[in-house]
Amino acid sequence: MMFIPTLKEDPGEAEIPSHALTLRAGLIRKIASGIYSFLPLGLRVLKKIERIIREEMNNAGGIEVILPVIQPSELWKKSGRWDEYGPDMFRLRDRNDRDFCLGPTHEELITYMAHLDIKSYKELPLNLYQIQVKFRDEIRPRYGLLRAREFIMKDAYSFCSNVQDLDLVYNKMYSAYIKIMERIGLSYKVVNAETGLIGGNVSHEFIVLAGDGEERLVYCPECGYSANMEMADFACAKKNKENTELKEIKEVSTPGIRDIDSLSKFLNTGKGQTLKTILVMDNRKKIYAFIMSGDRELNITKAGKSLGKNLELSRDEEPGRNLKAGFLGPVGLEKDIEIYADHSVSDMKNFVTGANREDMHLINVNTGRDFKVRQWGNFSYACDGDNCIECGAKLKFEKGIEIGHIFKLGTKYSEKFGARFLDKDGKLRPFVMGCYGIGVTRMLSAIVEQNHDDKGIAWPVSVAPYHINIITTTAKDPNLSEAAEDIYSKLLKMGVEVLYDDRDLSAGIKFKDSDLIGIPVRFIIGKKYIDKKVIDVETRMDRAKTELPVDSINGFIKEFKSRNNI
RNA sequence: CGGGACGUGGCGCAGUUUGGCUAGCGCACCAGUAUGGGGUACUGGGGGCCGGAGGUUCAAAUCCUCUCGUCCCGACCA
Repeated sequence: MMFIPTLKEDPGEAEIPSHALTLRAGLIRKIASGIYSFLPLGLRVLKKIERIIREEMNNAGGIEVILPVIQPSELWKKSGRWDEYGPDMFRLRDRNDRDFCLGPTHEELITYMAHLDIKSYKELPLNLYQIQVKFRDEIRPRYGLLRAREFIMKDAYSFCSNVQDLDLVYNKMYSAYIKIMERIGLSYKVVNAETGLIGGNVSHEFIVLAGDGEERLVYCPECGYSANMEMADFACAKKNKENTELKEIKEVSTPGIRDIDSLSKFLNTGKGQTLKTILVMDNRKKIYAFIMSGDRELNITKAGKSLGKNLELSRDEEPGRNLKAGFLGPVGLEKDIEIYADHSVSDMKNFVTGANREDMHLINVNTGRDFKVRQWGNFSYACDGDNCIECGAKLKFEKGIEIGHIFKLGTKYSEKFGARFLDKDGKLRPFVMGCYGIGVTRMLSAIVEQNHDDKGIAWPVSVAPYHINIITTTAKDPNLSEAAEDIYSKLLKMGVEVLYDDRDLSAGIKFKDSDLIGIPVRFIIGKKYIDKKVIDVETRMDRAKTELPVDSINGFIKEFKSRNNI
């Protein structure tokens, strides 16, 4: 008797394949927005994923622990993140009115632990990890397990006495992550995700490629450069207009034309011939203007980095200022607003901008002649046609799911927590830390996202809930049932995981369910068994069908096991 | 948080605009018969106070108010 409740139809709430399929195949059930139960099949997959991760972490020198889910507010106040984290954190209070949270991550706790128990450089380096549930009250939980509020993560934290050792541990983790991806059988990319504001810190994201993923990444097919959209460096596609003659600037009436789309249509020109002006402000409400080619988008992260400030869009009309939303431009802009120009503007000539007057734009505007740029930089996202910063080849774009993120933390947390050790020279130093995360439950969704067809899931053997699915074409024939039982126990003895569908249902239903839940190999015991002691073997991934005499089962299983390292 | 939509047996939906009989359909479920290699056919069943609260009305799934939940979208307009 098994508990695998499958659904015939896609649940209405499911937007992407992995969401629909994890529900339909009876892996998970939603309990509240972003909160899921794992049913037996889902749990088995989860355990498989965890096992692979655990093995690779152990191989890479990790040591497993479990840290509490419920964490006292004091630790978070110490790091300053009690306030920083904001509404993303689930908070609770005990009967004595002490504040706690459900841990969204564990840097605070682990640093505190290190502070308690690591005293000497002789105990370093140390790399502790756990596979533990985490809680984040996401603004918008989405896509089932992909963006959930309760989810399982593997998180590791390393403690070293110096940055050289951190580099070593970091590299070990990097290769462990690659092994994990390879063993599971995912197609992925590692992207550079260095965060400039913190400075010097290295970080890599492991992205599982998927069209429905939320992460956008850029890569170079020639030299292998890759980065996420936010961080990607690139060489702007040239517009090739070096010898164009500068025309006379003119004001034109553009009633109600407030966006680039309608502007380029109205003036019958390409978007690349228009100039986009975006106002942002820093945390002191000082306003800056960023200009870029109209077919580009502001990368506010980069813009902020170049100014060394946290920027946000200046969204509302600022009171007492002459800022005409939809008709902004660098010419005649209020004097105190500095103009930062994206490289995409550098070879633009005679372009269109807002006139800073309602319903008016300027044409034949030219940089230098008509306005001054305070600073040039790369402030937009890479676009189709842009080139690799390293080798000049055309960049390519992909979408994906962020599955892993590794990070050189340095001493940020250890300093705040006074987590120090006594070094060789007898001096107290803060631990040099790194942290390394993998979204375990998210990984499950990502695997489904990459391994499905119109009939259902097709699990890679490495994480399949079972290896082999035995189906009898009827449950009414005792000969078949007996044979199935025999084969079932034989397979178990041989060390493969078998799911025997003995339900008294028509064969068609069992086939459909089997396709849906995606077990890699199917043994069909039916007429052919009665006639000539032969079973049909189907493989889910490539849908190949072969006949297998029962005498040859041993050999088949041996081959299957060795091929899949079971 | 802002905008939009939805909430009717386990699941997917109709009915709501224009209030009016015992609230429907498909799937699933239970019993039976025939089936038994791709969601088979037929027969007979069980299950819903229409998310919740309040209101309007002779009468509310349907209209109004509030509330809870769920899903989608959210600089490119600056």
